[in-house]
Amino acid sequence: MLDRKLIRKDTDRVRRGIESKRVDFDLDGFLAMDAAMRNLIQESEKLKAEKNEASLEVSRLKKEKQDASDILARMKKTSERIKEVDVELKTAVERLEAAELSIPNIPHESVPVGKGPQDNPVVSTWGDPGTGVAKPLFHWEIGEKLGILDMAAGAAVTGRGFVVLRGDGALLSRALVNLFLDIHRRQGYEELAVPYVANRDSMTGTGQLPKMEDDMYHCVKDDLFLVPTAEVPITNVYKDSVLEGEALPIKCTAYSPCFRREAGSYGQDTRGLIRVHQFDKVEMVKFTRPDDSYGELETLLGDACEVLRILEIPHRVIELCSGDLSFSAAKCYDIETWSPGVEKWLEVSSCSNFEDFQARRARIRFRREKGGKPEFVHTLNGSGLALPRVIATILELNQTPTGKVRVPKALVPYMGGREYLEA
RNA sequence: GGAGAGGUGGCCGAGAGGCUGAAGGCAACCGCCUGCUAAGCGGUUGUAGGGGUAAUACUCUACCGAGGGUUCGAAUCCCUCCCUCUCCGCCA
Repeated sequence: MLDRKLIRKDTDRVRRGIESKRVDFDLDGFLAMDAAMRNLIQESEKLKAEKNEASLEVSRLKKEKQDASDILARMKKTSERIKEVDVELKTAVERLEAAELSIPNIPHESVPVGKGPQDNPVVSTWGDPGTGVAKPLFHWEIGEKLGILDMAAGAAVTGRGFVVLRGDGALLSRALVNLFLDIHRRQGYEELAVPYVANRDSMTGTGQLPKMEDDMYHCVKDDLFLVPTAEVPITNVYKDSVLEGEALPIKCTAYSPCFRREAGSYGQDTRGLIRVHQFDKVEMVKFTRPDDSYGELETLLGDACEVLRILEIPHRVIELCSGDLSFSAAKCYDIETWSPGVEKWLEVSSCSNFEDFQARRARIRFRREKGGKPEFVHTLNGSGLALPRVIATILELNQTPTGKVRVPKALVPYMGGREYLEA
């Protein structure tokens, strides 16, 4: 959510932001609604001031045992009028608030303007994306051969887009989660274990709602949503709070399964582990002072990249251009790993600064000093990392000519000392 | 799921239709006082929104878990919902 005052005063900047994100939003209509609402506020408050004054007068007259029926009769009318105006006002506020939730965050000035993924500049690359295998297999072929990936079972249990990992596959997944969490703990993040369903307010707080409702799994009876990322529960841990300035930055990490309906995605890039409806991920979230958030974004990105360096996985960092930036983000880096089988760069992490966009929605504030005015914090989050694509990359990258898969060194202790996955 | 008890400012806690944004206490801050510390005395201290201003000042409105209702007037009465605690049931 943006500051309404900013929208009023700096309309052009907001307009440019919306356009550069290629979002369709009627800003002029919004401003008209806003002006109309403020007129109603003024009318309502004027009437209420009148009522309050009369109320005192009535109270005084009654104490002096005088007749107040004139005022009472007049105020009955005023009260009715207040009700009418307030009904109008309530509708106006509701419409405005609903519209407000659909205004995207403004890209940071450093964000390159562009239309889509093809305009995302590469920021850096690490390692040599190559493999010793002449004809690399796809990860789903490797996985099925090793008996660690069972796509058919996933489809049987639930349906397309759900997978079952077996044996060492399940172990690999568990090992990765543990390794990731251990790394982030060392990097200074507090580990949390969080709920995997979240209520509507939380989903709105982090910006998934209202826009992405169709992409969520929804428990209708309780109006709860399966979390699409641990970002939702972690960020909302501090919903409605005022933090001490000295406590910032607050850094948290948590594992969670992530549930995404991916409504409307089909065909390309959906085979194997590339795009599934349920996947595991370790997430990092930071709550920072506004002045520090861009520095913190860089270290967050570094923290995520470190995981890949530890896993010896070649990767590159790209910066999302304005047109590819998500609804809530002001700036975002994606980290991609090269998978020689599918011959694609796979997004395994997204590190974003939301500035005060989420904080405003979720009402997360801090005081610079004791007794100071509460200000909105900046929130950031990044995957560290999403599992399925990391698994896909490990399988494809570390496959050997003999059909085995080498386990990255750092992961070996987490795999019961196993150095290779084999059939 | 059933039965009870609750939810009031940074915290504790009163208030049970009318000068109550809310007594009292604690805490914090600012003075004064005391040789230092402690004590004591006086004062200040919520959030959000509107108007206003260069910014203050000033001013209005709302807020006693949330939303409705009754009333000229609601923290106080009525309804619905949420949350916390205790007991029972159910599941692990």
